[in-house]
Amino acid sequence: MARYFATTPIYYVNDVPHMGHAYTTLNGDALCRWRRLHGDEVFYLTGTDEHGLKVQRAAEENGLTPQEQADRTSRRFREAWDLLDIAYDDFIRTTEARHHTAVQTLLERCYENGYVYKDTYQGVYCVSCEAYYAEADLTDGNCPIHESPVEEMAEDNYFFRLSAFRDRLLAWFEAVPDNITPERYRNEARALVRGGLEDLSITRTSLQWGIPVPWDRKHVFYVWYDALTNYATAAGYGTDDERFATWWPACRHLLGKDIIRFHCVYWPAMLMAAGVEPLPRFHVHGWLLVSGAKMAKSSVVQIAPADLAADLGVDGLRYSVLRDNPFGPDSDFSYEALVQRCNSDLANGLGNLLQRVTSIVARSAGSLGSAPVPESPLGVVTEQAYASAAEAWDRVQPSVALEATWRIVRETNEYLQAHQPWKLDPGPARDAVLGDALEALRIVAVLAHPAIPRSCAEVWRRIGLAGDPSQARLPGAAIWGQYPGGLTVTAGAPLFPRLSAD
RNA sequence: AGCGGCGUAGCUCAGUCGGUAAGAGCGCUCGACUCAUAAUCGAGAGGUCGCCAGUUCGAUUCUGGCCGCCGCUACCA
Repeated sequence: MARYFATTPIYYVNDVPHMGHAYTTLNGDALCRWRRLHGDEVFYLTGTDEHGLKVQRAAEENGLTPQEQADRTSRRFREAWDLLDIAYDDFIRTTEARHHTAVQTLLERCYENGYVYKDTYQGVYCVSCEAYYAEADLTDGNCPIHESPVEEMAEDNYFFRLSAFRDRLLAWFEAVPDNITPERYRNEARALVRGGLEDLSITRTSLQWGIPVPWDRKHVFYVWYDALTNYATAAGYGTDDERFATWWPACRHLLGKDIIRFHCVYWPAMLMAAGVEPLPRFHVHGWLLVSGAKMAKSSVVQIAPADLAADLGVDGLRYSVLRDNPFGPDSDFSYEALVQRCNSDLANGLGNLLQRVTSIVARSAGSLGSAPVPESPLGVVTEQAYASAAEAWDRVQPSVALEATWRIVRETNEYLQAHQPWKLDPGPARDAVLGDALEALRIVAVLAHPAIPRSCAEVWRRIGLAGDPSQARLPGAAIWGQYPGGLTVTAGAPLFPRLSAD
């Protein structure tokens, strides 16, 4: 039994869900659904990062405890993912007891292995912010937020001996050619390692809202070294060794390019320091750009997934986001493009195909579907489409996989046009054409399920099949000729409405 | 500045480990059809694959240079 353990970054509860978060989460969901279709045992993990100064401060402003503040925002992420039909298997929160145990265990292991030591951290500090700044972040030597003078401060911190891992990290790049994909980001990460690594301060005494350092309770772990560990926590690190041993080797992280350093350099080094093997794999994506600006909380262009789902439908949003934004490079993101994609591929393409086929069967075949013919040319089309799609999903390229899948939709429309079953008299010739179209729809319903699960279930139902395409098992389910015929086909309302770009 | 990436039809992007591959979808024009959500099908227009040079029998694909855009350069969600 193959295993597939995929993660999104855990999202910081200082923020509310926007399309940038949804992009990563949707891609992960689709990839996991694709693996489930192949019978893999899948563990899809997402969650929220809840410690740190910003949460503590937001809580104070709202008159809440930090936990209440975290609860409030964490819930919004869970609601967003539920709304988008994200089939996560676990939703981890860093404030959970299991996570405290894992962080303390992992870092203590690093400490015992000699990779954590105490030293003095020196830096410029803004009293109002209660935070250190890098010199480069200052504006005219002042705090970038308060524009007030900063002071030179020093405090005792624990440091992680990152510098000890340069060679071992490079050896990892050497040994695992696809440890990070796409290659452009792999190069970037390797350049970071080659450029030299300095030790990292990983604890704070100036902060209360965090996980205590087990051997020195005055300190809490600084957010990154808390947050990254979530992946191990959820796999059972520190609480369930057997479970951890089962899932960890199957681990792969999805992340945006802005956090490559932490994920692809610091985190592997921490794992090595703690003696955790093997290292996970990483799939890095770029940003969604709106008029050239990164979509993130600092931008005015952040868009709420719920608003788009209300306009496009959940599947309309899922499909157009996955189809139009290749996983890897930055990509343009616009409302007009989403609408366009929904109309051309969903309404005019799949939806209309389903509509014309079911309506012909309903009107002239007594609503009884017929079986496909074994030697149909569409069988060749579906076979090739599955092969292309599978290869693309394996490469973490949902946009390419969906394009390949939609070749079936286009070819089936052409096939109907060529044979014009609406003009044929009842009989084997007409039944063969309609059966072929129904069979093509069956296969599309399976292959497109990772992107548009709800709609594929409806296609399934309308062509008379029992159950749900999620229960199909690939690659067998993609083999031509399985639509049985004799089922009752339902011609209902259009599956996807045509949208106008307003 | 150093390192890295990108530059292919109007738009969004595939692709070429160098040779009958210059491609897809959308958009556009014309035509067909009317089962279907003014959907569908066919045909067509449109690109010196950023620029220059080199290697080669042959480069969009390799090498060097240049131009343009972007990212990273450290404890910053």
